[in-house]
Amino acid sequence: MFLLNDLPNDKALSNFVKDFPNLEFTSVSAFLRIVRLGSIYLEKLDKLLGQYGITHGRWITLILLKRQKNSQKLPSELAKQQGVTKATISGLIKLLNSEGYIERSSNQSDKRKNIVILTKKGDDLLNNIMPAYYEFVSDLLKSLNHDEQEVLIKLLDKLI
Amino acid sequence: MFLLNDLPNDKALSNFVKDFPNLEFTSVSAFLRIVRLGSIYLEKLDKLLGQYGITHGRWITLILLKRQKNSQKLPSELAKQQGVTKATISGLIKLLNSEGYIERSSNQSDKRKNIVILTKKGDDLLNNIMPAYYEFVSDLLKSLNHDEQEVLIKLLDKLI
DNA sequence: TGACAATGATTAGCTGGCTAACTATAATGA
DNA sequence: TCATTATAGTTAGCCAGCTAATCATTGTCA
Repeated sequence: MFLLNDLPNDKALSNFVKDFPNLEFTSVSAFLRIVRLGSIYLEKLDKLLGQYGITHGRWITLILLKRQKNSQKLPSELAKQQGVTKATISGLIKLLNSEGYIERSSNQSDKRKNIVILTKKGDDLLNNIMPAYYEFVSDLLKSLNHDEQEVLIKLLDKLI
Repeated sequence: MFLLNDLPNDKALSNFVKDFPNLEFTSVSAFLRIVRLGSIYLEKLDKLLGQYGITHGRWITLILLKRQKNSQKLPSELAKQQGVTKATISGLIKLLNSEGYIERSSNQSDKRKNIVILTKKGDDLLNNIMPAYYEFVSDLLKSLNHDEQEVLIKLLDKLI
């Protein structure tokens, strides 16, 4: 979370420029806005998902499972795709399992592996959440028209 | 942190569209990119600051103090500007104080208040960090030229 | 083949946020 | 005036990430 409410204004930055002549004003502005907006959105998302008793970490795990044809995956695959450590996935899976949103089963051919399966209950939860999520997102982005959104996506893709 | 490495591609999203017809493709794409890029940047920033033995929370506190003419502020002002709770600022200040980067003093006229002052050591730390930070930021943003950065800032400002 | 490396998963313990509950002081208004 | 409300700050305890260490199993190559 990086919610810095008072982004530096021109005056504040120009005070810094005095001391740090290598400051590129627009880069810093863009950087701060990206980090701040990302944090604002993430906080709002967690608030929305909280209404369904879930966090964004657990929600993404469920989505990754649903994306899969047979709705199953290895924990280590989930970790890689989700961008978290295996330790974190281990905890997420334990919770999701105890809540009945996923099930686990072992792999015969390789006993180290551990298959995670989305349950009916997990799928139902996603079916409840997703419409609200899509509404939430289109509401957040509604101050940009379609063309502006396309431009934004292109610019962000250059950075990612 | 929201680092979802595998953003949904067209195929994945179109599978979801089947089930959730109110999905606005471009809004979701833009939303995910903002949150993801913000998280990536935040993680990199923390790695950079870690080289100076500091976190982004403590760093922002120091910057907010330096921005002030007399380099001093109330904890509650810091909390508001930084976008964290008073409880969090309380912890940050305790740490920064124990490390010698700030000092505290009490306010005569209102004994509830508690003045935080940037020390020479804190200012020196910032003077060390900022050039590296500016280089770091301009490097992150270098795949966009100046005009593109301006466009990006305008779009993000519409959303913030 | 058998030692060592690689892989998959878990656990323990850390950290930086948070909320809720609290203390102390100041401001307000019947 | 004095009871109530508001403000400033702290503490305790929660949570979701993390790293490092560990265990079990599988793969590799001299």
